Amino acid sequence: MVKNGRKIVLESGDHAFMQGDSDSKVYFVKSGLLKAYYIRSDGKEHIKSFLPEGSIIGSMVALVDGDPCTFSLVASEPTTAIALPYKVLADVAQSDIGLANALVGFLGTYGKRKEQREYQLLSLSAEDRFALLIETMPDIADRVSQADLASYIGITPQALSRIKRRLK
Amino acid sequence: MVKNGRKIVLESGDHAFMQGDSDSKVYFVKSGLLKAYYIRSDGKEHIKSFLPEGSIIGSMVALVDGDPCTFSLVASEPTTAIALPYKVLADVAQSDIGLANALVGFLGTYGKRKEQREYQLLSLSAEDRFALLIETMPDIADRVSQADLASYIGITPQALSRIKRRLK
DNA sequence: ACGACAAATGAACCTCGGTTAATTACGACG
DNA sequence: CGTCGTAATTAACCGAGGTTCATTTGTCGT
Repeated sequence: MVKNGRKIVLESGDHAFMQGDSDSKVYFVKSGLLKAYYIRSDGKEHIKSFLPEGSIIGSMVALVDGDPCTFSLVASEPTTAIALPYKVLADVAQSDIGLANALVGFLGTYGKRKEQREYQLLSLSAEDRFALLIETMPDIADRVSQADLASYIGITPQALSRIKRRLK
Repeated sequence: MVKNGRKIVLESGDHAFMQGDSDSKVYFVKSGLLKAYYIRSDGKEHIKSFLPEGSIIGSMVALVDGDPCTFSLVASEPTTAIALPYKVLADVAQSDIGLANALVGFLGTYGKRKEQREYQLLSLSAEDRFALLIETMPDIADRVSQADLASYIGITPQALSRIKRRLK
């Protein structure tokens, strides 16, 4: 199935798609690192997730309703990925029960991830969220800037600097 | 399909399932109001979502991995709902392509909701989140306690009281 | 090796929400 | 009608993180 997808090669800074695009796809990250982020109305940027090799990513609203994407996807390192239009997936799933169930697995995993993130944002301090990120993605601190780390955690780079100092 | 489910009648305070249960189900709320919440390790309670008539709810992790539920579901008003074991859903979906695609729709909607909540938690102040809640569920303030409202927003009842005063 | 620009740190000040505790409002019920 | 229990409000104090701006540390490109 994945072999029907198109191979994508991105340099650092290249976008897979932009917030507002409607031709969104599912991306299977083969190597490198993608960053999913959105721009708020006040112009500030927020990082939704880091997507290292092995990740699968796509915009929910695009899959469910065909709405334009709510976030952008950009390469943070030279990256290769397989891109598969949602429409193809959904159409084929209408007749392919194996794929339909694979989709269920994908969506379930996605929901699970977001459920965990919701918990983190509601219950954990910025310091705890930072510790958790380092624990689950030990190499991430060396692969992205402090500003990106802070943005993912939901604080400013200055606050992250303070936290690092607190942890000595 | 839903007609295969079992009808559930709950009084205020009755639980549909508890955090840690493994026999979780999907619930279709027919009337009344359910509250999804979890208990943190420090004993504090956090409200994940309010589920008025028409809502569908279930635990992601239970569906995907068969793991125990990560949250509890309790009636906040006398409530009737249809309960459908996940296992039944998942099993039938293996051979029923229509159901499999319905599941895709359900999970997609769920993911979309969580995506929006993530955005709210990352980008909005407590005051904005309160305003948004009132906007999307105008009657909720009259149906649940101030403490529950505050818990959903992610603040203390005192802070919510302050916010209400600020809004005059 | 040098300068240039971005990234990271640091400091000073402010705001929001948490904590604790006291006070008030509003039941249900004898 | 008064009382007990719960919910909601208010106040005083504190700490985490935001904002702004200055300073240091990198890291490149030539």
